[in-house]
Amino acid sequence: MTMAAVDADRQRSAARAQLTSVVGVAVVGTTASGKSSVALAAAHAVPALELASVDAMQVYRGMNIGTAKPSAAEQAAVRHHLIDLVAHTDLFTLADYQAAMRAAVADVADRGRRVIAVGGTGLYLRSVVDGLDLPGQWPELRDELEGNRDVAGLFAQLSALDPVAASRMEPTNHRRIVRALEVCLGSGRPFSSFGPGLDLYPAEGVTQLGLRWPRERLVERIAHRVRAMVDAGLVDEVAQLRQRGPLSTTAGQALGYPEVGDYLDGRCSLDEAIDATTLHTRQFAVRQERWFRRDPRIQWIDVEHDPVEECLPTLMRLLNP
RNA sequence: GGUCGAGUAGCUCAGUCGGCAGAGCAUGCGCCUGAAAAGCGCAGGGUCACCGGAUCGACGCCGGUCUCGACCA
Repeated sequence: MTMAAVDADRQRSAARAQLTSVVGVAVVGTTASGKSSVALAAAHAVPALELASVDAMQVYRGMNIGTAKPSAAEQAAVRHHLIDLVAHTDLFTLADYQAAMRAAVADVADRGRRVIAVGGTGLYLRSVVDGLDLPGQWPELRDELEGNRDVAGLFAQLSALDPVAASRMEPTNHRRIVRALEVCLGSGRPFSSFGPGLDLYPAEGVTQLGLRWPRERLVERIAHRVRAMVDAGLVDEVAQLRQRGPLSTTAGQALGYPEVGDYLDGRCSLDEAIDATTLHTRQFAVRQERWFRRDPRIQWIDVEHDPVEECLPTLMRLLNP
């Protein structure tokens, strides 16, 4: 091992030690699982405890109802991090989140406090919890590769440059192949050299608590939540956002926003927009379940009625061992 | 009441000359390190409305019944 590598290793373990001492617990689960209310209840009950959102969409200012962002009152009562970081017209990506979360953790540590991380964006959480070493970006290369629709040809090229990376993805996944090639060609290093992949789960790290519902109950909760969002003014929120500028590529993927946009543009009825949002949210929740259940480190609680009642005692115990 | 059309997977629909029942979506499962609320793959699922007939063989042809739709009265 080179001296630089030893230094990097030492830095990594120091960062990890700070992370695990500051982030008491990460609360995970699907959308509409009730994880936020459980974390908020814990923050009220434990002194010097703050919350850190692990959510790809709550980072956008003005996107409040559709992202189920904590209310102003909740944010006034308990300090929340990683919310309202950028405008809805801005791009925001994994690396931005990782940097912002690290800064938040350092800030919380400086003030001698702790946070609970709460959220459902699995990759964002892992980028922090497992200290993923994210390769850089080479936008001009990516644009060029993206223009090439010959997916089989791109996959062949990746297989030649980085067989390990190629073996980790489907030969038809254009976006992942383009990204891997962008990194190989841009950095001059194999994409796979940046990490062992997502299939390894280091045992040491942040304690993770997961909320899990029976599928039928989750489906009901999602349908109910989407209707509640519309009742709370989601249509107005989308209309006002669009007046202040188009949603960025990343912000525009927030569930409910394109669907309501279609309604505002007269392409569908409000009921159709609601149905589409409900369906897409349900499919997203299932993808979240599939992501989180791979992680053997998560301690699961099967919720049946009241998330706070059923999960708070366990969360308190994990916070104060 | 009459004429015509339709009835095939949870839904919308293909199905050539009579020869092993198909697609998209949905559902289930899996994959994915800078779009992740994104992207990709695999799988399960059928009394071809029902009853009878001709045929080696029927989703398909013949006869009848039921349901839905349109038109006529």
